[in-house]
Amino acid sequence: MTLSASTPDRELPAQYDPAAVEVPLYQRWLAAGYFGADPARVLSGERKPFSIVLPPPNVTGNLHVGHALDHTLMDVLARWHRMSGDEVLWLPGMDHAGIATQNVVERQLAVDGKTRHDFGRDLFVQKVWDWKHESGGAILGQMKRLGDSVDWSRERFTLDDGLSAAVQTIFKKLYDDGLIYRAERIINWCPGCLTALSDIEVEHQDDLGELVSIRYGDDADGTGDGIVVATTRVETMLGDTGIAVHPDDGRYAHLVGRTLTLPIAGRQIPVVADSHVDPTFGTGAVKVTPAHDPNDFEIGRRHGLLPITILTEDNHIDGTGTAFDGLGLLNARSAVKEELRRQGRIVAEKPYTHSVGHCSRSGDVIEPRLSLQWFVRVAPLAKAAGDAVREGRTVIHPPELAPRYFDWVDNMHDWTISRQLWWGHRIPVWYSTDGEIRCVGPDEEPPGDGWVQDPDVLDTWFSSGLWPFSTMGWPDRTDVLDAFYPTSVLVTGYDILFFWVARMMMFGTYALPAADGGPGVPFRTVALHGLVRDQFGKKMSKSRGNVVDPLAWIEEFGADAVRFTLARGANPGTDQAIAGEWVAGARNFCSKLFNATRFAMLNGGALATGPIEPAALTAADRWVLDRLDEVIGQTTALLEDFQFGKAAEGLYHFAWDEFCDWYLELAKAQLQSGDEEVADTTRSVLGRVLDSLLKLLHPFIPFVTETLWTALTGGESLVISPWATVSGRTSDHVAAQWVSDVQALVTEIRRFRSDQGLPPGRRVPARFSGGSASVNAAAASLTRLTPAEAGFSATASLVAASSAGPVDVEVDTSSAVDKPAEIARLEKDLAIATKEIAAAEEKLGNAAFLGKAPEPVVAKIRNRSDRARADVQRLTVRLTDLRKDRT
RNA sequence: GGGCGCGUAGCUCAGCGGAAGAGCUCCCGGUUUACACCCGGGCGGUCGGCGGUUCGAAUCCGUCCGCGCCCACCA
Repeated sequence: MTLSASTPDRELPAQYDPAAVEVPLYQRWLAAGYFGADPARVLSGERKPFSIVLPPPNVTGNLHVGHALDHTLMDVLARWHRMSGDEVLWLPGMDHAGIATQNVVERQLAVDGKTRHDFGRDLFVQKVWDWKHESGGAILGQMKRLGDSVDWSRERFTLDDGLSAAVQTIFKKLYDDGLIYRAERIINWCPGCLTALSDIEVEHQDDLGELVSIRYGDDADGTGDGIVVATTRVETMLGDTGIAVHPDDGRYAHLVGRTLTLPIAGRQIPVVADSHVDPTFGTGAVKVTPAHDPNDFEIGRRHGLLPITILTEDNHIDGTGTAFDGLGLLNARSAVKEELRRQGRIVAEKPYTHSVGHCSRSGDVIEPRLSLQWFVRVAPLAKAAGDAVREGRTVIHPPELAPRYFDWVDNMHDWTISRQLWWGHRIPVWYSTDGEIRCVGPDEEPPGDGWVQDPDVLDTWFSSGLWPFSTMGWPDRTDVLDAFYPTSVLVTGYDILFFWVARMMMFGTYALPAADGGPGVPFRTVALHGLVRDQFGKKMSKSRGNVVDPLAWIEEFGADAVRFTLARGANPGTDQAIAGEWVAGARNFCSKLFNATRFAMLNGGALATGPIEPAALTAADRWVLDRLDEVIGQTTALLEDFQFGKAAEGLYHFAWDEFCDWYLELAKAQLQSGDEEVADTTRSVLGRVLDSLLKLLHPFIPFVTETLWTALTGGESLVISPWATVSGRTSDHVAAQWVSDVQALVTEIRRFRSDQGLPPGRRVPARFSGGSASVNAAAASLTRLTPAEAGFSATASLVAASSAGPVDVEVDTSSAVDKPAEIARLEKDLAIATKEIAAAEEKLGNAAFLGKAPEPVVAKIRNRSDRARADVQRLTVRLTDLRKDRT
């Protein structure tokens, strides 16, 4: 028979095949509408809300292992809360991912030798939309494969009409409040993407460069030996408009206020005193290039040194009036250096490793560039975002990561939000021919003739920052917003704390007042998990070649196995490693559950999921029910604390080490005891434990648990079943002690059997004396000891301690493997191998022999010696085992 | 230069004041009627070093060594 997802079966096949079950099962859940959220049930007070917005993956993206972790943890929470009776909204969607997506389409155009300019703005944007509809959003199908219980009816895209209106609304509000401004500043310019970038889109890495010391000025301008400055960017000297030294630096005091001749360019530049200069670094004098360095820009502003831009947007020297105009940046660097060398102005040059900004998208070296851009004045927004956490309106979990958040929001620079791209939300600002500026809200008509809209679009993170409420209909007041905002929790990696979380906190507190009139927050808790690394704990990267594909594992081991592996390794804020073997281990766990349930059903457990008659409970029954209660309480508490790893680990051990390894084995005896009341009760206990266990595990491994639970109970679905509840029994210490005694005795006997060379499967006659009769009987059953008839032919005995006094077990060892003979044989082999090695050593140590014997003969002897060594090693290990077993 | 964290079995990690643990690996045995995606047994650790607090420290404090991550306008 086969497992069908559409109609739950009450029988199970011989083996679990996740691939055959998972896809149709997900379709069944969708068809049943289990994942839909209804705000009415919250607003009526019928249910408590639980809401999560999915961090929107890029429309260009595929499900990588980091997503798989992120989504698994969110799904655990969503499914758990749904079962706990909350109205759950898990809202999915995607990010338009400005630069990333535009780049994808531009690369396609480049294949035909075209650029976006060949098509013009409107046509190009249409092409991006076409791409999005055809190839974008592959990740959505992959989310379904993973089992995400999101409300697909509420899927959003950051460029949807509604979200675009939200973007325009908040832009206008910020503009009117003076929190958005346009200014000419030094910004991060990517010469590859030809756009401005915000600080977070720049990645710093240590690059090897060259620190070149140059002498400015000389006798000719009356400054004697002049001043030596050091730079890693020689070419920027063409844009120098000053030299700065520290005000207290006596070495240069006589030069401050004078001017020097700038080599090559020939213009006079002043020496200024500025406390920014570190007198201990290099020569203590720094060249000032206001248009190409943020520090220098500030120094220049303080001292009236005007910026001179010497680079085009694509990094060519321009407008310097020198022979270098037209050269690319790196060519210019060496050419300028050569010219300085020719003039004898190079004082020193040495290799120098320093931190250099790179474009996080293209990898190009970022050029600080003076440019007219739009900015968000972040100070008041960041203050509110910080206060929300300081005041506990939003809790960061684990708390150790809060300092990072504060460090960020307390020191944030103004945010460059304009991008010289076409794919994104266009800046809603129009300019008139005579220089007027007008910011237009979503409900307003754009101005007519004589006005042109700003050509730039907004940073992708501008719209992502609105995600928690723009997706719920803001700026309109909607039922969804009323019911589900603020969201309950944001689950994400700590690596995105600044990129995204801080932005949402800023916009959320700014745009939406809380119920008490104070600043609203987008989420009550931020639960941060770590990064997924490879099996050696190394960061995954394409260059390292250790990136794993969760989809391949899903196909091989099933989505449940991948989910369980990730959840089990998830400790708050801590990175985790993952390997295929571990996913296989999780698959084995699913299989174990499957077989345990199958066993219960084959024994009638499926018919016995009703109430239990307490009178007939054995000690084993009472013990497992008590343990179940403990596990239910513990799992619930751990989930409340976002301790996914420990919750999964606890369930794994209860299910495998306690329920399967001990209770199931004890239950076999109870089922075969011939006492029908005991057997019936055992069936009930099996049903009861599995019912609860499958519920507890369902958030982690939804597919296999659903398959098993519907088969076991005939219920409709675990997705909508109530969460496991404790029985309310008082725990039974006597039962716990009984089981503990059985476990201790069984373990002793098993070790004894193994030591004696008694094959585990064989029934062996034995006599017990002392201890508890019921413990002894159970232990005998689990260790295949049968009551001895007449006298033994050969015996050995052990004495085990138990709470009922010492137990003496006498065992018939006539069926034991004959170890002394085996040992004797191995010892002989070992002696031969040892001799062989000695003989080989002697020959190889003989210089005369080595000098005369042909190489093949020597190689043969070496080979034989190596083999003998391997033999010795193998035999020694085996002998050690055998000798040890005898004692 | 700031901030956070980590060094526990071969590997990846839990444990964070009261008798050293898990998964994977390794070794031995096993056709045990739920399961070989399994069962049973076993090897393996001066819990980074050194001091201190404590009746007791992997667990707290100090210090040193090694490693990682994040932030930062060190030319």
